[in-house]
Amino acid sequence: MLTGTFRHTLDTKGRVIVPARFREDLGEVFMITKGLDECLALYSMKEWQALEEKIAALPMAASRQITRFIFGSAYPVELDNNGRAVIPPELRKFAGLSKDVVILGVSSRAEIWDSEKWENSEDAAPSEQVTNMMIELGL
Amino acid sequence: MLTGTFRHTLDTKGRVIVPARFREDLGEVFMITKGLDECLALYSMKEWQALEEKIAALPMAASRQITRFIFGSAYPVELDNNGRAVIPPELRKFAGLSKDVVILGVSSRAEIWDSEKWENSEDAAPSEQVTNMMIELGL
DNA sequence: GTGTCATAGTGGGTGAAAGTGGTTAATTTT
DNA sequence: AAAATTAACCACTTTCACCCACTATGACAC
Repeated sequence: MLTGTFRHTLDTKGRVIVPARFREDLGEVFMITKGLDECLALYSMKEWQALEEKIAALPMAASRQITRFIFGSAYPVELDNNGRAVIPPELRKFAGLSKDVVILGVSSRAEIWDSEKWENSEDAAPSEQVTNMMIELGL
Repeated sequence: MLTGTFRHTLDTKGRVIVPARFREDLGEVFMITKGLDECLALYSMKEWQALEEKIAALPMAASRQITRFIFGSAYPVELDNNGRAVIPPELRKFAGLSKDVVILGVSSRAEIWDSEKWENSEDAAPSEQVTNMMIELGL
């Protein structure tokens, strides 16, 4: 279960620290891919395989676009001795990562955001919709 | 498992680099043929055989056109010492390859696109349909 | 509180591998 | 046999994976 928000920096070589408490869940090798809303999504291999199976079960017509997007944006990543992952240039560009990034745990996956994008996104603060939903759920 | 997007160039001799991380999956010799949407498809010999079997299992009426399309434009390709493949002129023309190309992994196969065609294709960015599908899949 | 240790995080150097362009050798074509 | 095309080879540049050293942070002992 991945939770929490962490602030780190992308160094000049495009590397970023994966928070220590994420490493156990994600494993030594994991998948990094484009997420919705211009962020990057990190999946453990186990989660990724579950995803693959779901995609394989889709009707053929829809799957051509989806498979191109999903597999074409996914990269296996291995951590170095210091627990850092290299973010492929293609993904760095997609998510607009420059220096400061925010890494957050989102249950089954982790997400990496450009710091500025995250602050300006409506997800950083609870929206009215979220507030209402939480009240309904009795939280 | 082939994943990721890579940008390379076709040199004056029609050669293109096969990304290092694809070589293990594709093998020393692999098949290249026409793909859907004016791209080229690369299959490892193992995947190619699976494809042959699938096609062979189709009813004759349906398979005649497919057979011509796929087998009629399939070429075995061998990598040179530097990991490059020569794209047969016929296929280069079909996919409209000039100089800049995009190579992407799509699970069991790889695809080669003319850079410009790829950018303009709706597959490069997630369409609304794809977005919805991804939400459904829990992405 | 303060010193010490362990772990987390940061930056950079280096050698191997990937990528690029071109030249020579071989083969085919006319 | 000469020309043209294609395959094999070679030299160079760039990039990246790996390693090492250092700093920051927090836990614990005293």
